[in-house]
Amino acid sequence: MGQVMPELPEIETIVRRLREQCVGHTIKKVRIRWPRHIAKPSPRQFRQRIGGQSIQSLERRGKYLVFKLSSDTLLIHLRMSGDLVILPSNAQPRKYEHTVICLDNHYDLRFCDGRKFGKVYLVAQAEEVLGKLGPEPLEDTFTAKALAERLSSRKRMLKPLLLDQAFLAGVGNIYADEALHAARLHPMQRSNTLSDSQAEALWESIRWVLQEGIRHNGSSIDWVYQGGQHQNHFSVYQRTDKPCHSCGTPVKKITVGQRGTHYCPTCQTR
DNA sequence: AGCGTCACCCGGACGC
DNA sequence: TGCGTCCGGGTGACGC
Repeated sequence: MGQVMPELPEIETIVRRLREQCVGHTIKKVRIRWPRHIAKPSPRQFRQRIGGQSIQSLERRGKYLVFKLSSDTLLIHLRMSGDLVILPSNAQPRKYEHTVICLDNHYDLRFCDGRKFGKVYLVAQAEEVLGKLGPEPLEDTFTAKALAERLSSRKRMLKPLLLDQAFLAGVGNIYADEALHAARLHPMQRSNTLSDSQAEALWESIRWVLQEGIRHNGSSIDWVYQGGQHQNHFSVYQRTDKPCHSCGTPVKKITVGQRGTHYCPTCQTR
């Protein structure tokens, strides 16, 4: 059992799981057990404003869950260890249950977070929170050419750049390592040094690893994301010293931009 | 301005 | 058993 890391596929899986059960329902009240999760506005204002609003839609943007309410937008970022579940109102509290949103159908939307890193926002304009996010990697408008242009306009190492949410929204440590391996690119290669075919390979790989993650219902790295199988399909992530699936070379773990980075020294050369 | 580095938040896991 | 250290997402501070 390792650490949790809800990235795009994991958030997408949660959104799909929750959407049916909460869209169309009205929020009756909120219980806040750990006020520091409420990033905006103050917990008191949060409680007052959210009551009575109905949930009109639930979408994902980057790693945020976005609930469109009748007048505001509720945004939840799970960060490292957060989870969101729907349970009957009379169900026992879960471990680390910090914010509970009670709906009018006798079910609760419960936000649990072991490490208390998660953030909850209630804002009039979603852009206040989502404004700086980069493009959605799975959208049709995110073309290979669009990625190539963004890469060549920067001079950063690929790994930290892929993790930069203003460059690309939703990719985290797992899928960055997996995408770079699939594209056979070294994590420390500079973004402006990629050939056209390398940029296209990276585009293809980013989309492929994310889609595979969604197809496997996300990665169940620990108890939080029960049901996901994607952790069984990692090529390099958390496979330090294990043989690369393509060439057999032991996977190496290094630190790039303060982050643990897994790669194959034979397949991914500069 | 762009890039890299560091500290912070927090608790589970792990090493000694 | 009980410390100390690492990890990781995102943000913000700082320096080059």
